[in-house]
Amino acid sequence: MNTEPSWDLFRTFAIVLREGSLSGAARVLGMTQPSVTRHIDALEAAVGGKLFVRSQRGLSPTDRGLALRTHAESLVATSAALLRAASGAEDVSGTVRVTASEVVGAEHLPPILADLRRAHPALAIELVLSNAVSDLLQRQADIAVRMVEPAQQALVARKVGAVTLGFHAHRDYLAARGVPTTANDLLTQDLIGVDTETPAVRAVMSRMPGLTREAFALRTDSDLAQLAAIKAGYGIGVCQVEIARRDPNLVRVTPDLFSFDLPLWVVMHEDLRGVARCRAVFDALAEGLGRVGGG
Amino acid sequence: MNTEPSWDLFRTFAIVLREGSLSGAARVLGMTQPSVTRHIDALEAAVGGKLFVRSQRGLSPTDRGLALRTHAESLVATSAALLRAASGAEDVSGTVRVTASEVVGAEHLPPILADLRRAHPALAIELVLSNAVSDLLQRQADIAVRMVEPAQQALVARKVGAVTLGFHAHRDYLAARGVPTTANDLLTQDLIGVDTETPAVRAVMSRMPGLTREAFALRTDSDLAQLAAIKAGYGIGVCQVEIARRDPNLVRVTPDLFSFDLPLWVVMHEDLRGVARCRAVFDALAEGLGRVGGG
DNA sequence: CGGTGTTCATCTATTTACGTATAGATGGCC
DNA sequence: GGCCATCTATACGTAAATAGATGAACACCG
Repeated sequence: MNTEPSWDLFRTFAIVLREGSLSGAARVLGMTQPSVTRHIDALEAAVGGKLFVRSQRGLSPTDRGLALRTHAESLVATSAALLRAASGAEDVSGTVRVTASEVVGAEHLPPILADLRRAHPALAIELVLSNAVSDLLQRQADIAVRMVEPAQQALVARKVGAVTLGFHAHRDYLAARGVPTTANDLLTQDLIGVDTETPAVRAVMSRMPGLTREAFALRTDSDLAQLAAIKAGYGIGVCQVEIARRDPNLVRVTPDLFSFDLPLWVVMHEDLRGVARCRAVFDALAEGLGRVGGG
Repeated sequence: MNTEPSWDLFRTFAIVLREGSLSGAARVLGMTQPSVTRHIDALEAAVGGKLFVRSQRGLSPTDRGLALRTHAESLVATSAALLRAASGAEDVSGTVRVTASEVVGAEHLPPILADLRRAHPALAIELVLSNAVSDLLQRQADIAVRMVEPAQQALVARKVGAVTLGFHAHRDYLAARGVPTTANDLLTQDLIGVDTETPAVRAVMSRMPGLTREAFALRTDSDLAQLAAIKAGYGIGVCQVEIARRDPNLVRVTPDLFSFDLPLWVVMHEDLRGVARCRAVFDALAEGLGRVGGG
């Protein structure tokens, strides 16, 4: 009861929770199913209560087991980050996890990362695209590209410019439907917008009177899908002017009515400043995104 | 190289880093020194580089070893939090870690926690007093009492009132030196203030013209030491009016010149809402601090 | 200058944990 | 309804990690 259980039990627990079965976890972990069973039994004995209900087609967590999920996932992320940080600190090789929004990751980062890869062939990049501002302190990533100023200490942050959001449409769509010039014009068009209203989205939408969720002819939370819909001539939607400028078929509409600037920040752990490969990725992102945002 | 090392190696590494010797770590971990040696050797082999330089009076970390410190500490904190969360979720027993500022922890919390302990004899409290806003997401504590509104999601937060800061002094001091009434009066008095200027402190000090670091006759970053100095009649310093009111010898001076309100927040992990003992501590803190702050 | 208490490194016996093999049980499918 | 796939539970031999004991190097101190 008093002696702390092996930390390997935590890892096994985390994987069992994710896989939903002892056998599946064993495959992932490179162990055998009896060993996984022993680990779970030992952990349950250590905490003094059942963590799973066993059935013949897998395990499902009890409430108590479910309560430990985020802890276990945090351990997985942190240990992975530790191993990343530990490998080859002096030369630019190994793996760096970068997180960014979907649009930035799909539109801005690829050429930057391609150059980086060419300069450092031993460098591997893991790119996590998510609009959720995943917390660097939870070690889910080494470097983040964000659209908001980071609040936490212990982070190295550099503002590398800004991107501008504006309404855009395909020239073919505009040729068929006419070019809107007023706010009322916009409301008669096929608008592409968001599905769920986050506080940030609501702040932007409040600038355009009459613009409600019902006004959208296509609602999706995927920014990439919105961009694709704009390029396909579905209607008028919001995207970065820097991206639209690259496609000669895209035209910005009502630039005077709607224009929204978002800052671009590159953020990294303070601890990783001494790790050459992280420093290299950080600098490359700052330099490359600085060109994009004209900062 | 390819297979992930045992997580126990991380734990051993963290303790060796903290203790500074293989033998010391072995004592803490309840293992033998050869086992600790083997763990460190295995971890160094896994990451492909030395983490410590050995000497006959202990181990000192290399740069690479130091770079992993925060990761290792995070793992220690998280695994401890996992074990805490795992033990006895249904009844109010076990351990809850609470973090608060020094003054709040020393002046406001003790009676609240004493009542709590009386109500739940099987409940143990770990109290971490620190002015550093330790991040709940890093699992260094289960519940935090803060003076700023928490920004993160995934947290249960309740504003339970506010405390007011004001200048105070001992009546004996004022009898000898006179009672200041103007800002200029204050500058001729023996003032008790901070040593290092944080942004928050600077914001407060900018409200009082002429009040610079040099004006302080006693400079300390310990709020408790400041309070003790005020009570000892050293001079005039800032403390919470709610605390000063309890001591009949303390008198508030120039209340019209300087008065600063700080909100009181009780913050907890979302995950811990289902854990009875955390819920009990949260509610007790919210109720008890609500009486203090009159919120 | 020599005793004492550290430290880490090395060797060996033992305990512990693991993998292999197998049985029992359930759900899907022809 | 019988067959196959998948899952968990159990028993047993083996491999690996651990504890214990010992030696050598260094610092502290009288």
